[in-house]
Formats: sequence, structure tokens, C-alpha cells
Amino acid sequence: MGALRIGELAELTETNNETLRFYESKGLLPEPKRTPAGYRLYGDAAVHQVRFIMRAKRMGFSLAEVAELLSLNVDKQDATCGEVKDLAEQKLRVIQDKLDELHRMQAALQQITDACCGGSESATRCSILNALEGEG
Amino acid sequence: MGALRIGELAELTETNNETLRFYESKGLLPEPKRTPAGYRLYGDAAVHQVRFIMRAKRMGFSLAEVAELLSLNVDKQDATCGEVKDLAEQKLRVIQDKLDELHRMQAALQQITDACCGGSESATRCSILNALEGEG
DNA sequence: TTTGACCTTGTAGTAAACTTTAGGGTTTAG
DNA sequence: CTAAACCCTAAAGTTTACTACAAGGTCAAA
Repeated sequence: MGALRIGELAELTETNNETLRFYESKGLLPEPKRTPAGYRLYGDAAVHQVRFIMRAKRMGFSLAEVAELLSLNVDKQDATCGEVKDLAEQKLRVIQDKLDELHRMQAALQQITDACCGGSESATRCSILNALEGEG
Repeated sequence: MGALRIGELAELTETNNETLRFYESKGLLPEPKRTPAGYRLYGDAAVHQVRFIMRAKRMGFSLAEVAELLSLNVDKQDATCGEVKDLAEQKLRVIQDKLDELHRMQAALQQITDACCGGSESATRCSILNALEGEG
């Protein structure tokens, strides 16, 4: 357990050294301890934090939004429970909206694959726009 | 009904003229008819198509991916049903992955808001990282 | 002790998705 | 007829999120 160098952290999190330093420069990762020579040394928490960043990014959150999500953790000494809860609930609504839209898209695509013969005929009757029409 | 100028289409779809021309240049919107003076004239289908683009974008699809989704529609004369079905199924898998990650994120955030008192106390016990820990 | 794999900072370059600017032409209300 | 509000193209600029490069320091093995 314990001290990881930047390359090891990068490997564990499927990122790379440059991206990790970039995230640090953007405040998404805290400044880590250093060896006497200046090498960054990370603890286990950094692994979780990087993975969290990647996950949030995959879900379509911008780095600025990820920083907000992380601030729920970082600022916990200063923030009141109410503030943290408000931010979390706000993000939950954003997530719920994305889920709703994805579900609609999923239904539309499912309709296409169901209706679609799957053979070598013309696909004239297969249309994602048709499938989504009448949904605002 | 009928012929919309670019500004009207922009208003209906909550975009703007420049973005619409940009999408056209990227092949996401078909080249519309023009007035004798060269003004673009759109039909109702354009409204649906732009809204579809915006929706897909909100869900985290890149413009290149949106173009692929739209090709399910545009290429329907040429494509075989099998090809369309394959692409739709591939996109369905991508959507399922996004849904899975959003569900995990939702559960984690829900855990925070549930555990969080919501009052004016210090938020020390509220931690998004704690909530997400142990999840790979 | 020197080779190679690692690390450092700083700066510059890239790709995606717009957004703005420059320099016009068109349409419509007064 | 003219001024405001709309439209046109082409090209340059911006933001986000990296990614690569330059020039060097560190460390373990042979």
C-alpha cells in the first residue's frame, strides 16, 4: 500500500503522466508529496480520485463540473451539510435528465432494431428520426 | 408549417445561426433550399433533426457519433437493413454503458444526500469519495 | 560509470466544437 | 429612401482537454 510514483498511478488508472499533471494543474488532483528529488508520491486516495474523475468524464461531465463534484469532498471541513446536500441534489437532477434522455434514445434505437429485418433488404423503413418523432 | 429562415430555426431549436451553419458544414444538416437571394430555407424536418442533434450531444455523443446515428436515417436508401441494424445495435451497447455508469453515479450521490443531514452542521461526514469508494 | 527508464518544468501544438470578426447583400417598417 | 434587422461567406479566434516536445535531473542495473 502507499506511495506510488506518477507512472504507477497512471498505469493503475489507465491514464498517463501528462494527464495526471494536467489535472493537478487544474486543481482536480491535490498537490502530492514529493521525494527529495522532486518526484511526486501518491497515496491510495489518489487512485480513487483519478478513477472518479474518469468515470464522471465518461458520463459527460466537464472537468469544471468534476471539480464541483469533488469539492463536495474537498471542502467538507468548511461547507455546511446543507450546502453539500444542495450541490449533490443539483447533480442528481442533471444525472436524472441524462438518464431520461438516454432511455428515450435507447427505446428509439430498440424500435429500429426490432422493426429492422436485419437482412439484405433496403433500410427505407428504418429511421432513427422517425423513431424519435413526436417527442419534443 | 413550412419554410423557416435560419434565425427562426435557431430560435425554435435554441441554437443560433452560426452553429446551424457550422453543423451544415460538418454534414450534420443537409444543405437546405435557398431563396433567390441566397437565404437558407428549412422545412419542419430540420427542426426535428436539430433537436435530435442537441439531444444526442447532451448525452455525451460527439458530433462524429451524432453523424453516425443520423446516417441510420440519411443512408436508408442505400444501406441494407442488416447494416442499419448492426449500427443501431452497436450504439445501443454504447448507450447501455453510459446508462450503467450514470446509474452507479446516481447511487453514489443518492447515498450522500441520504446520509447528509442537510442542516447547518459541518459536512465533515459527507464525502462523495467515501460514497464512491470500493467501486472499481 | 554509463546506459536506460524513469522523473522534472515549461512551453507549444492539436482536435473538437463552436464563436467572432470583417465586409458585405436583402428585406421591411416608417 | 433609409435605417434596422435580417441574411451571406470566409477566415480568424476561443475554449476545453489534452498531448507532445525540449532540455534537463534521478536512479538502478550491468
